[in-house]
Amino acid sequence: MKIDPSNPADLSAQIATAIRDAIVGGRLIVDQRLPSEAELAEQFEVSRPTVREALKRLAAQSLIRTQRGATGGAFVNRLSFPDAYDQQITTSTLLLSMNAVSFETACEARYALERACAPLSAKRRTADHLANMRAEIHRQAQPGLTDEAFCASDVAFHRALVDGAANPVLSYQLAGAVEAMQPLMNMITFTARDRARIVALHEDIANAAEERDGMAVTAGLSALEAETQELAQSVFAARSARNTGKNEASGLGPEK
Amino acid sequence: MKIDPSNPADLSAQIATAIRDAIVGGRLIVDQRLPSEAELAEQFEVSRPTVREALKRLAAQSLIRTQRGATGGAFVNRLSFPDAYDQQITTSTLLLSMNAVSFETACEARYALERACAPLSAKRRTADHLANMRAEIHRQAQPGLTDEAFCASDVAFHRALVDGAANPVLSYQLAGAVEAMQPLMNMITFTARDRARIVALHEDIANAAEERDGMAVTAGLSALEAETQELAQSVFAARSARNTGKNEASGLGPEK
DNA sequence: TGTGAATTTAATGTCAGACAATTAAAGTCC
DNA sequence: GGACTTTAATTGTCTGACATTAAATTCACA
Repeated sequence: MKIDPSNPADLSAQIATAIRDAIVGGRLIVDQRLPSEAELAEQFEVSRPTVREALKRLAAQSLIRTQRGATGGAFVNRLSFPDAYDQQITTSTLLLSMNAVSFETACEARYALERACAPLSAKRRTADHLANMRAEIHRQAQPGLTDEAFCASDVAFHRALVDGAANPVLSYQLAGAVEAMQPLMNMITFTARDRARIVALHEDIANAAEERDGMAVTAGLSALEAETQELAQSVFAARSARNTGKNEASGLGPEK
Repeated sequence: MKIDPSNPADLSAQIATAIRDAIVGGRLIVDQRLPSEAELAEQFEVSRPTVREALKRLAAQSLIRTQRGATGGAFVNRLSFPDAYDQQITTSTLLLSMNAVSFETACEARYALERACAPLSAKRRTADHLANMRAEIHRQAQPGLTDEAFCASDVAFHRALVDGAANPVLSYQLAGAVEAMQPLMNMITFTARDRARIVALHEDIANAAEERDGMAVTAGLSALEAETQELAQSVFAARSARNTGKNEASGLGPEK
């Protein structure tokens, strides 16, 4: 693990890669302690700040954790599901916002993935999952809700549906897809009538889940996707019409 | 963006978070240049090495890139799809290997997600996608292939199927799920008969895609999942039987 | 005047050495 | 034997310096 070509460019990146490969390749296992910074500096024949920069890169990816003190050091970190959630959400959110991904594309992907969970969720959902879905539906029907709160409840509803599949890997994958959509969803303003239709569709889905009817859940999600796409289209059309002549429609981007 | 509580712990992490929030929140936009390290050090009232550690954290997540020279500096990076792929694959691979996720769970998640693309892929796949699938099938049927090469071709086949959906967000999500499975798949040894069955199922899927029959693609994927699960089960059963009395079955972990 | 080479300049990359802060273990005293 | 003190090891941070890079500028020369 002491490969370091004479290429004197980005030493810290090379060191980080070497250690990362050792972790991914299983030569460093969970909770194992890495050599101290001084020892690593000696091994790689670089200075301690350079080693530290490499370790910070790994820490940023939750690959290691550090502990101070006598028996401290850098330890290979067990990548937990919550850590992985966070990374996935950050990555997905930035990916969508920086690459001019259209609402349509993101929405299609989100619902396609969610339909993947529908049969499993219908089969395995517990009473708890169903209760969570019902609770979110109830919240969404309250009149005073802000658009942000409505969207957040929407995410929570779908989260409950996905978690019903009882497959942590699926939940992890979907968390990114659903949450990354939220900034896009927050651009939409919901009229009372829009909300009523969405709540009705949510009720259809919850009922289907209660009946353990996977096909019906899938159908409900498809209907919800169509409704969402239509709603978004009308909102964006109205917005771009309003902006015509004022300033070029920027496509996306919040306009606080 | 100069929030820095007096909490004197992990200054570089705090600074990284502050800058990351500025990027995610849109206060720093793509290709915008950050202040120089010296200026950041002054703003945050820390030393330059501390600032550098923070910047390396961000660089590890592909949030910034740095350039040397007179007009150099740190620039907000456009997170590209390939960059996002890589991060997702690394994260997913580690998540699976470090959390004792069973083959069964991972496999189920993978095929569930893949089925999500099936209808779209059947509808939108081009002749190119189909040709890629056929080419991989042809490769898989060759006798001299190693297990690793067979698995790699399997990934390529499914990649072509997923890309057929023509939704980059879906492709991005699936890349992680499919590629992260590869280390688990590589633990399986395929007999000639196993391969023949898999190739036959791949042909069914390709034929269904050719006919643009989404339902048939979905059914083919389900059949493939069942086949894979069964195969894995028998391999693991045989392996654990062989190991009984020798050493405790470790569940996962490569044994090169 | 125009062009190409040399110089300057501003920035990151790296290094060396030092001190502060923290924490566990070893040692000491009652 | 238990509570307190000391010690040692390690990470966190700072200072100052030099090396390297690449763009901008200057300047000589045709």
